[in-house]
Amino acid sequence: MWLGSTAQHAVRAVLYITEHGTDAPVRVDEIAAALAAARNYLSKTLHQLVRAGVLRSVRGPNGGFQLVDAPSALSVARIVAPFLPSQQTRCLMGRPNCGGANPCAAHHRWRRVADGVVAFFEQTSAAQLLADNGTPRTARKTARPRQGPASMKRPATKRPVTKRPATKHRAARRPT
Amino acid sequence: MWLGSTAQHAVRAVLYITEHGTDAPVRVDEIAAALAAARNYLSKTLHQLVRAGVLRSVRGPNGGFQLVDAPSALSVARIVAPFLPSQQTRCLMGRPNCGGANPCAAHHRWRRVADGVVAFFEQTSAAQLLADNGTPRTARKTARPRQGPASMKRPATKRPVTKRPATKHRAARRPT
DNA sequence: AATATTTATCATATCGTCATGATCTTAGCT
DNA sequence: AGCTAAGATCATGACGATATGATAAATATT
Repeated sequence: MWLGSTAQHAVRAVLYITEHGTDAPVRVDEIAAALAAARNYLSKTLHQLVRAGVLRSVRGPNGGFQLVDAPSALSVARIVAPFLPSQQTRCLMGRPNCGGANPCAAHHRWRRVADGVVAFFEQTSAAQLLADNGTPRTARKTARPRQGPASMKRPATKRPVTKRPATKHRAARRPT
Repeated sequence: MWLGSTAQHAVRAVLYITEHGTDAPVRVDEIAAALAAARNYLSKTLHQLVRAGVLRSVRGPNGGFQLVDAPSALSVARIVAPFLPSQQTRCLMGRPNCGGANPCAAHHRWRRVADGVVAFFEQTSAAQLLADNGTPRTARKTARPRQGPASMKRPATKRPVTKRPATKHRAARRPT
């Protein structure tokens, strides 16, 4: 609804890494091919996630990108944060000092909806996004992502990732 | 939260017209001064609202902009619609065919929040936005905006419009 | 040390939004 | 008819997001 295309690429890339990078880093080329995205632009996007502490990058042969935290401890909010438009609409009326002490007419109702969206981003984890997306055999774990440094407990049970061959669906970009 | 500055200007301009234009059209210059916005840009913005059927424009001397419908019958959605970004985020995962029959993992939960925002815009009227915004003497009428042609019942009580002389404060532009 | 692989970064291009200033058009007024 | 107050429109540009291609830097392998 309100995510730019870069933020969507970021989400999809993280999800791809989550699925395919359980043991080794995932190369940008592979992700770019799977997402039908431009390699270098995606590289820059992923690097922003490295700076945000979401990913870790490994250079050189057998390098690539890895998750820093467990998927269940990674909120969507942390993934999209670097790509959100800087200026948020604080007040629908444009009143500069609309806030707790001096709310405008719609302030409270607006806050309730807006906070709902923020809460969704913060309470939805990468693991949940992936949960029953084609592989419903995993038990539905509704683990809430933690904000603090995650304890990085990745379950040793590495389920055989159904290596689907990067279906190459086109990015549905708007026509020129 | 996700309104561009043009959409915010539009909301504030409509609100200003609602307050000051009970009898006669309101000039762009007056609105631009009150909103600290650029005159010509606001003119274009308001003209988009004319094309959207929200405002009516009167050219020539004593011209200006007027509401077409009663404030209680004008939803915020209709005001901001022309300025919303064209591309909505249909699916958080970027799946091109995510939808009713084939939803992604987060589809339903995402839809619930996103629909909440849309509902807010559609169920909030200009009158509600203005309701107790400094003038709490009016009875709190929570009239839902109607989509159909409003019955245009405007109360005959025209309070004297405090004609402030277009204070001409500068547009607070960011430095080059 | 040389090489191959892979990320990091730089220069550049394109596009949409936001915005300004100049000019055209409309219509009330005398 | 002419003047004038107003909106309508056009040309232009700043700016950020998006995107591509070339090059630099790091590192595993040999």
